[in-house]
Amino acid sequence: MGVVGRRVVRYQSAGAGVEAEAFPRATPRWHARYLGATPEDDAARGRLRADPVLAPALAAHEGLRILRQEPWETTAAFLVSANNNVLRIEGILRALARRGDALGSPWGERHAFPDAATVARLPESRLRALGLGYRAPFLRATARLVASGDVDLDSLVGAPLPEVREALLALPGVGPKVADCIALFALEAGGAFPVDRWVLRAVSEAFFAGREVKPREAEAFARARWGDDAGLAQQFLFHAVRTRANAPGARRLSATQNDHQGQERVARSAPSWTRSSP
DNA sequence: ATCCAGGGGGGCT
DNA sequence: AGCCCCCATGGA
Repeated sequence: MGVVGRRVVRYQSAGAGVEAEAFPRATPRWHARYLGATPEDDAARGRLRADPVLAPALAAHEGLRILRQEPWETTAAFLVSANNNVLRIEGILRALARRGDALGSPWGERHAFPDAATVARLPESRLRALGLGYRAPFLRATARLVASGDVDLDSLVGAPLPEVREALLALPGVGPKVADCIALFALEAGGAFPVDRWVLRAVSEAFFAGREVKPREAEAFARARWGDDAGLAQQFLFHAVRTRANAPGARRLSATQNDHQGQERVARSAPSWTRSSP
């Protein structure tokens, strides 16, 4: 269960697919798009499957999808994620979400993620109280830039990656890695290749014989090898290396997502199985 | 106690 | 441009 925009959604594994519900109701196409399970998404997976180095990771993470998330929420979420751990990131985002509008649903009340203007209005002290630490002024300043329209995130959807990067890097607290995350997860920039410590390690080991490469090198390599599918490739590299790191018995997430209300990760989803229920 | 967490900013060269 | 150090906070 989670929230997408102003909709409360619920996804559950059902056989080989996913049962999708939303309130207010959404079309199968809407769900498939959010879940990153459109025919275009499947085509990208097909292309990556031809890469012998990536193939095992694809097989191991069959249901891994890139959710198409909302630009502002994604920006705030990944800004918070910088030099932070997942548990605390989720706690902060949940706390932030309580400032958003209440949304009723058959499954109980949830909250929309607060818009940029709402976040910009929160005093820095309040943000610190939520656990943001030194990121508090960054989030506030970024919220202000987005709320004022100086940076128009929605207009960046589908824009060329260099342009997207330049715009995002103007936001305080947003550097190259976070910018690529926003581009990939919210702005449909399939070629964005976020390089965090894990991906850097994975690329170094798998493609450079263990030599420590720099983020720029890793990214150039990824773009050359996978082109506009680099972002999806990144997800498989990331989850493969994280799964290994968490090794025995750690609970593993199969899909990528930041969700401020603990929405379940969707482990298996295919367009043909996605349906909205009454 | 020390290190680390899906980095980024600012100052220095 | 590249390199270095610091940055809140909390769990391991």
